[in-house]
Amino acid sequence: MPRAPTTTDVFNAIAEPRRRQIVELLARQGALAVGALVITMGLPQPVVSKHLGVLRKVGVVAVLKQGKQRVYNLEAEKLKIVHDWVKAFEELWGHQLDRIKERAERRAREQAESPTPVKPPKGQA
Amino acid sequence: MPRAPTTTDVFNAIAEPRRRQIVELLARQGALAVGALVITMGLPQPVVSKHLGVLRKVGVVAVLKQGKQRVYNLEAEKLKIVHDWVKAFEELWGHQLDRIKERAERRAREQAESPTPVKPPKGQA
DNA sequence: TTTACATATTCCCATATGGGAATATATTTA
DNA sequence: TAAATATATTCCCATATGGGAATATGTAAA
Repeated sequence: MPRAPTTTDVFNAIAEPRRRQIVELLARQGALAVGALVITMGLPQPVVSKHLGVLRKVGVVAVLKQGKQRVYNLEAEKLKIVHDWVKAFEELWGHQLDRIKERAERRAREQAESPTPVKPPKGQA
Repeated sequence: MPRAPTTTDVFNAIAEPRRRQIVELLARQGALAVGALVITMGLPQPVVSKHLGVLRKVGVVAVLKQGKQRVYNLEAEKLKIVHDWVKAFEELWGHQLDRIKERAERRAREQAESPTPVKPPKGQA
């Protein structure tokens, strides 16, 4: 199987700097028409539209027809997945001590529950 | 300009499901040798090594030579950027009411300050 | 040094991108 | 209906991917 289609996943959608910028703009300025984004970003309209398309497909933005304009607004909840995912590692860059402690606890817990599916590297654990 | 090299950016690094899985595994199980990851993930070794390569290049993981093994461990701080970025939108998926209110205020404010670079849709604002 | 093991690298391929240019598709307005 | 305006879509291209297969590299054991 070749590469996984990137346009299916929120993580991929926000992997593109321009798309992240769009998200930022919509978050800060509220709903915006394509034209506004085009001006602000200084990119050719088709390019902007295409990025919007990706974000739309993933659900990070939603469109609203308003006359001949298409007003896009952010669907922030869709970003929650990313937030939650990264947040899970928050502790790991927090206080060194807490971190070590938590890790130990967690490891112990899991060790107890299910014998890790991985053969631990023989020699030195 | 064609596509931007994906392997240069943390956002891109974690855009790949397998790579996210690696991060999860390292976070949960602590440092792991390539072999362990290979077994756990059920992927051919070269594939795993390549993903590790990407994560390494971006700094999300670090290697440690241990005999003939290469033990990888997570450099969680590198994920902080992502965390911070998404966290900025946290309020937007919080309380519905607050959100709407905030947005409205914000919009009003900006509308007043600078007449949006976009010609506002004449008819129904 | 030869052999075995662990991992990285290289080459190849099908596909997916991002952007440019041109064009199609609404939707108003004249 | 014929402009004009705002956006989306299509085609093309150079490049970047992810994975498969084979091979190189490094390191320990015989």
